[in-house]
Amino acid sequence: MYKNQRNLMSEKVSSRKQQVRAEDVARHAGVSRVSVSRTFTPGASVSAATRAKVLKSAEILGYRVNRLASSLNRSESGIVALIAAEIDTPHRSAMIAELSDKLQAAGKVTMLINTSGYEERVKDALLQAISFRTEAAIILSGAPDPSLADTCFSNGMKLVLINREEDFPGSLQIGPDNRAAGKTALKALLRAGCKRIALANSANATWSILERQKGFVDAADEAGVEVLSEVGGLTSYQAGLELGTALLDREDRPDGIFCTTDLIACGVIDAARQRFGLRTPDDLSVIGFDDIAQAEWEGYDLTTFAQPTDQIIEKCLEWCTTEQPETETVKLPAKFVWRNSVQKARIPLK
Amino acid sequence: MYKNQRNLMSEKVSSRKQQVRAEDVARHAGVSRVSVSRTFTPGASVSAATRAKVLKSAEILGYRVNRLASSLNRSESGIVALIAAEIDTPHRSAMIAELSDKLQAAGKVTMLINTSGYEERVKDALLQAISFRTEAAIILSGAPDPSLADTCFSNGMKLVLINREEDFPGSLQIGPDNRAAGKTALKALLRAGCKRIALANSANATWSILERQKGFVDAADEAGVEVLSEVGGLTSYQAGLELGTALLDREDRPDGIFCTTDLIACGVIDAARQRFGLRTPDDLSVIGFDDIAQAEWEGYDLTTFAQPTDQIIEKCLEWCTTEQPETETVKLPAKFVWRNSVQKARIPLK
DNA sequence: CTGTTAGCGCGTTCAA
DNA sequence: TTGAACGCGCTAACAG
Repeated sequence: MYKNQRNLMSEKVSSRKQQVRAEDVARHAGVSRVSVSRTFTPGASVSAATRAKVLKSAEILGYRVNRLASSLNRSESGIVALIAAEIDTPHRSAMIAELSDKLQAAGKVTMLINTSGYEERVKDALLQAISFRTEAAIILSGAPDPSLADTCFSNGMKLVLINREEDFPGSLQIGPDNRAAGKTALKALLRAGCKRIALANSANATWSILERQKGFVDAADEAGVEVLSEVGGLTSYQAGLELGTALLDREDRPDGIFCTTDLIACGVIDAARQRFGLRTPDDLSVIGFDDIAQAEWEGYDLTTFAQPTDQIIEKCLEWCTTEQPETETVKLPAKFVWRNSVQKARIPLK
Repeated sequence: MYKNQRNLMSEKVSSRKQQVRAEDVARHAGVSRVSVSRTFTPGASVSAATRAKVLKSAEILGYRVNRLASSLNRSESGIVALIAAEIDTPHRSAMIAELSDKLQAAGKVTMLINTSGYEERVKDALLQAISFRTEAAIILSGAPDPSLADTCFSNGMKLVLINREEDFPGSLQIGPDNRAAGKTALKALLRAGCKRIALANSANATWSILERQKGFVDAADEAGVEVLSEVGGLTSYQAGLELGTALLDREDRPDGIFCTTDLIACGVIDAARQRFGLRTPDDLSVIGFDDIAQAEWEGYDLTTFAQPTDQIIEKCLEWCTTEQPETETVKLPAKFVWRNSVQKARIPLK
C-alpha cells in the first residue's frame, strides 16, 4: 500500500524528508484538508471559526504552505531569475540589491544565477530558469542564445535584457541612453575648457559601454575635435590605473578624460594623483559613468552619469507582470551628476 | 472530465499557462512517459535507442524537466537560500558572488533574500525559505528568530550563520576570529611605533564587528595602552569620514587608527588626506578589516585583514551537504594583509 | 461554508 | 528494459 506508507513507517527509518503537511494540520484542527488550504489562500471562503482553528494548529505544528507544490498546481511559481556576471562589482551589486528588494516588495522571489566565467553560462542560466518555471528572467550581463526564445516563450517566461540590445523576440530591452551620455560628456569637457581630450575604455567592453564610446567619439567628430583614445584591460579599476598612466605619460598629455565606467575613472584619478601628482579638477578633468558609491567618496568626487536604475526597475516589474507583453525597447536618459572632477564652468547642459 | 480538459481546450482559451510536459515528449517519441523521466534521471536504465528518441523529441519540443514537480516528488529542492542585508556593500557582495558561484558548482540553486530595512525581515526571509523547502539557509546578516529553529529542523532545513554567534540549535556558526584580529591590529600599530592609538567604529556595529573592537581594546588594556575611541554613524564610508575628522581634530591627534571595517578605514584615510592634508602611512597609520577591493586601490593601499572567505564557503557547503549535521561553531583566522597604510616596521606578526 | 474528487508534472515502485 | 499505477502536497472545481 502506498497510501499509508509514510504514516506506517517510523520517522527515523523513513528515507524521505519529513515535513508538516496540510493534512497534519487538518487532523490536528479537526477540519478537512481543504479548509487548511483555504485558510492560506487569499480570498477563499472559510468561516472565522475554522480559520482560527487552522491557524492555531498550524502555529503549533510549525506548518508552512509548500510553495513548490502550490506552484505546481497553479502554474505560477512566483520566482524571478536574475542572471548576472561580476555581481561583486559596485554598479552590478547595487542593481541587484535594488532589483531583489523591489521584487520582494512585489511578492516575488528572486533566484540569483551567477554567470561569471565563461559566456556559455548565460545559456545554462536560462535553461535553469526554465526548469524552475521562473515567471521572468532578467539578464544583467551577457547575451542569451536566441534559439532559446521559443522555449522561453512556450513556457510563458518573460525576458528582460538590461543594458543590451539583442534580437530576442518577446523581450523587453531596457537601459540608459548611452550614446546621448557620451555626447553630453564631450560637451561637458569642451565647456570646461579642455584642450586635449581623451577617452579611456576597456578592451572587453560590453555593448552598452561601446555605445557610450561611440556617442563620445561621434560628438567629437561633429565638433571637429580630436580624441586621444586609450583602450585596454578589463572593465575595472586596475584597467583605469593603467589607462590613466598611459594617457598621462604622453607628451601631449590630455587635460580632459571621459572614462566609460566609474571604476575606470577612479583608476585614472588615482593614477593622476598617486603616480603623477596631478589633481582633479585643477590639472585634469575626468568624467565617469554609473555613479557608483565610490564616485561620491571624497577622494574622487567624480562627475558622472547616474544610471536610471529606479525607472529601469519600475518598467521591468511592470513588464514582468503584464499578461503577454510585446517586444519593446526602452532607452532612458542617464542623469548627469555634477561633482568636482571637472574644471569649473558648471553650466548645466540642457 | 478533468483528465482531458487541457487537451480539449483551445490553447488560446485556456487560462492555465501551457508548458511542454514529459507526456508530450513521450507521445512525440512514441514511448511511455516513464521512459522520458528515466532519460533525464541520472543512473536510470533506458535503452540507448529509446534514450535517443526521447532526447530528439525533447529537443524539438523544447522540453525541460519541471524541477518544481520533481522537487515535490523527491523532496529535494536543490535550492539554497542566501539571506543578507546591504548586499551592495563591497564585502557583502563579494561574499554573495563567491557563495552563489560555489553553490552552482555544487549543483545547487541560490535564492537571494534581501533583508535590508527592518530587522523583522530576517524572520520573514526564513519563513519564505521554509515555504520553498530550501535545503539550507545561509544567513549573512541579522539574527534569526530562535523560535523558528524547530520549524527549520522539522523541515530538514540546514542553517548557517555567518559572522554571528547566536543560540540557534542545529546550526553552523562560522566566521573569522574577530577578537584575535583586533589583538593583532593593536600589536601592529604598537610595532609601527604609534604613540596615540585610536579606534574608529560605527554606532550600529554588528556582533562580529564588536568582537574586533573588544579584541583591540582588551589587548590595549593588557599592554597598558590608552585607546582614543570614537564611535558613531553607520558602518559605512561616510561614517569613516566623520569618525576620522573627529579623531584628527583632537588636540591629542592619534597617529594610529584601527577601523573595524575597510569602508570606515577608507573614510578615515580620505578625511586625513582631503581635510587635513595628512598622508598614510607617513603622518598616520590605519588598519582596516575585510580586505575589500578598494583596500587595494592605489589611493588607499590599506593594511587590513582578509576574511577567510574561501574556507568559510568550503565549510558551509560541506556542512550543507551533510546528512544530519550537529550544531557547530567554527572560528577561522583572518589573514593579516600588509600593504602600505601602516608606518614602516613590516614585521610579520606570527 | 464545507467536504469530496480530480489533477498539476514528476519519480518510483511493482510486475511483466 | 519497459509500462502501469501510485503518490509527492497542494488548489480548483463540484456538489451539498
